[in-house]
Amino acid sequence: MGRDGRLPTSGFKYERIADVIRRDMLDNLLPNDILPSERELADQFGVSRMTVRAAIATLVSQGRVYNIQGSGTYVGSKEVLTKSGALTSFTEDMVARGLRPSSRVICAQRVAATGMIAHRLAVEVGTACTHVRRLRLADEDPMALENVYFPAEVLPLEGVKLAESLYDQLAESGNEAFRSEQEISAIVLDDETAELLEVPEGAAALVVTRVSSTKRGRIIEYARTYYRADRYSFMTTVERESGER
Amino acid sequence: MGRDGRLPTSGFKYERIADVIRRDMLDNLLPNDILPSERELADQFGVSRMTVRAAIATLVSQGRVYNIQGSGTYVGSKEVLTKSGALTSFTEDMVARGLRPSSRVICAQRVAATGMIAHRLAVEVGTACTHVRRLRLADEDPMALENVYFPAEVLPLEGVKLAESLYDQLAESGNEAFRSEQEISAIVLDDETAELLEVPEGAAALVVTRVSSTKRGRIIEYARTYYRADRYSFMTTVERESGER
DNA sequence: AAGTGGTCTAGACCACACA
DNA sequence: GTGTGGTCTAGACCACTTA
Repeated sequence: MGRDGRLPTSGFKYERIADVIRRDMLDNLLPNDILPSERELADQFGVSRMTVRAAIATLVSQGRVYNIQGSGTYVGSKEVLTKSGALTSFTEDMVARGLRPSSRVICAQRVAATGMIAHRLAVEVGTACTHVRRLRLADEDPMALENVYFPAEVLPLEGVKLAESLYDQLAESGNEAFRSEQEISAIVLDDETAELLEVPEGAAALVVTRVSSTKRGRIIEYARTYYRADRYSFMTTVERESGER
Repeated sequence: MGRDGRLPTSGFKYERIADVIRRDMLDNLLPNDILPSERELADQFGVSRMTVRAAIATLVSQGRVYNIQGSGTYVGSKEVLTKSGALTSFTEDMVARGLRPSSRVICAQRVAATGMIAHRLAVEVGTACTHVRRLRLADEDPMALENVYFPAEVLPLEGVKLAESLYDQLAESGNEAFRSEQEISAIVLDDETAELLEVPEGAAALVVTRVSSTKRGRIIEYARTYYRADRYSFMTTVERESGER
């Protein structure tokens, strides 16, 4: 009867089943090949159909398979597996590209929130905030100029280790970033910023304005970052609204 | 007992329940307020708990509520509801902003796929493709210069209504766009493009390179579009990988 | 007509939060 | 300890695709 259906020894059943399907089936099939039906899989693994459906749901959300009602479950195309829009930090980004990230702190101070910053952080004007301005480098090359603001209540200036990941430090203080809203635009760099980024005057840059919040919806960060357009671009994956099929 | 739990008369139960929760509960609660427990809701609506969970799952995916295991389901923050990363067309975008979109066709021709285009469309070099170059306008102002390529097999040049939505025409031919991978970068516009977009020479633009595919993973479009940076920006929402909490 | 995924039920046990 | 969301079961019916 082919696959024996033995499962790894940790996690929930549906996770282990998703792992087995990924390792033992998807690797041996081509895109658009059909998978066994949910009822067959339930039999093979000795679980209920709802559990198989939970396993398949995780694979669908990863773009590894897709469903067609009344027809079956099929292997997704390989191209899709280019990491969709997961929240990543500059540090993670660079490591993933095989570069060594670092920071050069330009200034770090306690400030009172002005109109724009207070608005974005959803705090009262005048609220104490921490402001950090850093040049982000990859293998010693400047890649981005970052301006980060967060409420001092979330992380006071005195508590910040400036050279290390701010996200990690926010998480340690119980404010783990869960979701970011980003606005991406483009500008021509002013001379001062161009010099910091070591690009010619008049060069283009990506401007990313980001507001990050915890799972509970608490806003923990407002950042405006200028990325060298010659070295950096953003990948995003968008999908059709849940709609019909 | 307050809410009576009457349901609208169409769609699946869990959709109707999600609608009722959205209209009758979320509108009357503040962010981080707690919702009734799943078991209570199941009683109120006279359905099983799994059905309530399906309803809540849709609200979670829309960012309207969030769960904390062992604690409860809570109202999400309002800020999040700024439309996450749903696939939208230029036309939809402009309509959503209250602008009247239009197109000016610059050229439309049948071409043989060269290396780059063949690679992005995942077809053989030399495959017949349709190439459309259009200036996209909003209320008569140029907003973007669009270069779209797709296999002639998907939509031949003769079949294209150039002034109308290409997405709609692709959908009509059975190739509905389901997912797009986009790369967003920035450049300084060359003089010719700047003139078309009616911006000064040396102005910055967003460059969006997009590959769209159907649910089945068939690539139906490769597009490279230059957006005026002074009029256009991209909003994206990113979330932490599914992980623990 | 047969088979598929989509929805739904009425239970159950678990891990976790919180008082 | 009580209540919560998370998982899981063993069925059922429906809407849809496919032949």
